[in-house]
Amino acid sequence: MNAFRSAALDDVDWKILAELQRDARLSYNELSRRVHLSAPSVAERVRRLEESGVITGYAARVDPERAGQPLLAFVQLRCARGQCLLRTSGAEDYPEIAEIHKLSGEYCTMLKVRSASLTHFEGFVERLGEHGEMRTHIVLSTQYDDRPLEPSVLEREVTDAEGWQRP
Amino acid sequence: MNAFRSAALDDVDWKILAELQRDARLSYNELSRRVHLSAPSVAERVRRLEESGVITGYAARVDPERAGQPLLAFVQLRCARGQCLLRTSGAEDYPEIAEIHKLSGEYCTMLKVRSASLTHFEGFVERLGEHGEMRTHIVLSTQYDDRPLEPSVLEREVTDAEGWQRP
DNA sequence: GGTGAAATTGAGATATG
DNA sequence: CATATCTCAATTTCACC
Repeated sequence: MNAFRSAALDDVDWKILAELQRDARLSYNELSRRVHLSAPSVAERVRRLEESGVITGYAARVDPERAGQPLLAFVQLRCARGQCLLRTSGAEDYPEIAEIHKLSGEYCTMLKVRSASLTHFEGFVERLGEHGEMRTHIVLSTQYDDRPLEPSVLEREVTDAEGWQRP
Repeated sequence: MNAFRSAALDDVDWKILAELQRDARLSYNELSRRVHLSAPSVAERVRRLEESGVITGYAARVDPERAGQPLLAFVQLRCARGQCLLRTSGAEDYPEIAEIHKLSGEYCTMLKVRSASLTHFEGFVERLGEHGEMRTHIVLSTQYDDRPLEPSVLEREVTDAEGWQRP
């Protein structure tokens, strides 16, 4: 897997990622201006980021509230003795489920769920309840959702250090 | 707020949203083919979706693993007597935090956190630990992350019913 | 909401420094 | 990797049905 990542991301790559995470429709011209590189160079870097799987695609962001699904909740599932039930019945039966994660710990599954109202959510919980014990947390408000990925602290220290050596 | 949403989304709108959530860079030509409408009509609908805030933007999707942050965890914070501490110190100090939600219940905050390794995560938890009691859930694997938003079950029933009346 | 045409814009390639 | 230029293609946008 690491053979695929020819090299770690440098600061220009991260700048490109930051820009494209904010606006996926930037032209190579505009991008090149913002990262202070030529258009062909940026295009080449973006191509590499796509091919190496760092950039997995480009998606429109939809506001769940404006789209009629203002209710957000986290649901922890405690699956009966090892049989995680969302493995049997696919998530396709539950369009309300936005995310599914397997956890360490007693409650083995974490779901992020969106629905149109408390009434809908109640129905969802009832349907899902057949799968095992659960614990629900209803979200009151959201400060950040899907914040753009940034270089980790360690990476920034490294590139900063490189920056000091260069000039 | 509802005055802004001139009307609810119909099935063509949802089809457009589905396509653009899968590929934000579709041209109006290609989009018009997929939703069986003319290009100017699609462009007009997209413009309305953008103006009404249903579409909030277009973003590149970045694979956190390939970008060097394979570790994902949920952290529940129990803030000391009503003072939610992420209100005082901004989330900018914690670039690892991908999401912040206020919850009902004892643990008043749910964080989604990405970091480079367990070592980094340990450091993050120590830094955050000053803010209050917490409960961490480390993610072992992820089946779905940020699944595209779909019309709610109720909406689909309604539009299906409309579909029956039309022919 | 559909059609068609004109004008703008951007992508891709190539050659060179 | 930067610059320059060229060509080709594609999309946007407008006016009109």
